[in-house]
Amino acid sequence: MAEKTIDRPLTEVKSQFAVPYYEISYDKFFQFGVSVDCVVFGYHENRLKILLIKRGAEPYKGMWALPGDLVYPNENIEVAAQRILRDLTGIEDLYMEQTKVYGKVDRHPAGRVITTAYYSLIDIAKHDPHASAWAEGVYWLDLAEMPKLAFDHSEILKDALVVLQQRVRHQPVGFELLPEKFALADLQALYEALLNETYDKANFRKRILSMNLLISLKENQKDVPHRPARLYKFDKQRYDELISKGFSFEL
Amino acid sequence: MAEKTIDRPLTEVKSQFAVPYYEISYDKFFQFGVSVDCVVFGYHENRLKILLIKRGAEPYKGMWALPGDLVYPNENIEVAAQRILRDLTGIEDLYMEQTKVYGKVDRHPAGRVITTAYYSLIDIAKHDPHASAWAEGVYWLDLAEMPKLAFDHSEILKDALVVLQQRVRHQPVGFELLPEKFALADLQALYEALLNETYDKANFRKRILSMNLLISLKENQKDVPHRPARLYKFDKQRYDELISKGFSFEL
DNA sequence: CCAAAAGTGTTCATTCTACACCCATGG
DNA sequence: CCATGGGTGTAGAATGAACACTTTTGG
Repeated sequence: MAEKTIDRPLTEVKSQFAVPYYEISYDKFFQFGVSVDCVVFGYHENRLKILLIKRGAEPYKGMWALPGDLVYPNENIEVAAQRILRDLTGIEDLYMEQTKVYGKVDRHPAGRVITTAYYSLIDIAKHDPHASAWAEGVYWLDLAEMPKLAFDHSEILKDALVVLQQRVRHQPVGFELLPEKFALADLQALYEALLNETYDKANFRKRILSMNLLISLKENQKDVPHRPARLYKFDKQRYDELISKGFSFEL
Repeated sequence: MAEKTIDRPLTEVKSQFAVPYYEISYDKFFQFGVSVDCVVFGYHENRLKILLIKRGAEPYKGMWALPGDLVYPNENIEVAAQRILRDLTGIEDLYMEQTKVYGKVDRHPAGRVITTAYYSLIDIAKHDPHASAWAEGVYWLDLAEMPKLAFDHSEILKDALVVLQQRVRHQPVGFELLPEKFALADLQALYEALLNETYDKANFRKRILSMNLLISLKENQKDVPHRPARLYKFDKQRYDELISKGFSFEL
């Protein structure tokens, strides 16, 4: 397997729409494996983390890799993505979205494997990897200190980060990374970490609050050695409402 | 083929990272077909057009469909995408970008086929479908009068339009749809068609010109029954320069 | 009372929007 | 000289950036 990449197929077969479907054998086309790789972002103590596994098998044994697996022939891709993360973390129904497909001919030593990358955001505090539901060999690594990864996973991770940064500016997905109740300073720190920026405190809160997407709880931080901050939660319902009216979230 | 979608695989096989690779047979996983479907946008007389083919074979014989084809086992996906459009239009090196993967278990009657959608933008005026290089059965259809398409192509088209609208706001890809030389009013009409908006003429030109991404040619429109407009062309070199300095195109 | 971070108000500059007006060409 | 769209200027509103200031808590 894994022949060289070519610019034209070596075999000459008529294309899908020029020839009746069932007249010629398509067996030679049905040789692909399909996999899913998950880029799971977490956020803890003002740092972005990625969920990685230490490979216990060849190829790339001992190297860090994104969690991923082959898709079953009778399994939908999104279902596979959810399955992989459920098996790893015990969490059902994670927020997940596609980023890109990777299909280079020689990207996988075991054969021709097309992989779909998904990214996911989870609140580390709520989902402790030391809990019993978690699989062994799963770790949070700091994004800033990322080692080289197995397969083309370094590239996948890099692309996913770009997609995340893009999305987080235009959709309020960042809230997935925070606990349900959070202070505005937490939100600001998160955005600063995600986008490598710094914002003026006063202006940041004016901007966020003016969107009316946060519900001010009647509850404050506790046990902090300074004035405790008011806690907020994200108003999903109002967001959906605004979206349907053509509102567009920005930064 | 095309069994029902399930939430858990019926067969029990150990996952990729828990078991050494070559110890168990992965044959059953390597049964997928991979295809590419292309959403080609064109622009003519203030209307957005889509390149479609009329299917001459089962399934969905006689229906409109996106141009697409199966990927060869030794062919890279982007290469396949370029090949499909080259065979259809005779054009080499089209601007193309991935939008999404579609992999529902039952999306294709011939078996399990994962498809990657690409979108592409081409200048209709420059690439006449009546030219001899073009394949038969290929037509431009008005986006506003789109019929129901074969397979899940209606969904693919809808998603691609959203991606295009997203991209066109943040990257100057729209220029791919225009002739090399164009008037500012053409550009404005294009953006209005793409985004379903209207802009103030004066403000639109101020915004665009202030980016310094257009080169004013020493050439005007001809044969128009009114004052001829100045022609411009897109300054790709300057765009790359600005991008590398952290500039970000908006609207 | 001090340190530390929460939270608010004001000013000034910049950008955006609406709209009025002039210009060049063909008929 | 008129119709048609090309092209420009300006005033007022809205937004955004910078920064100083007040408040509340723990120690």
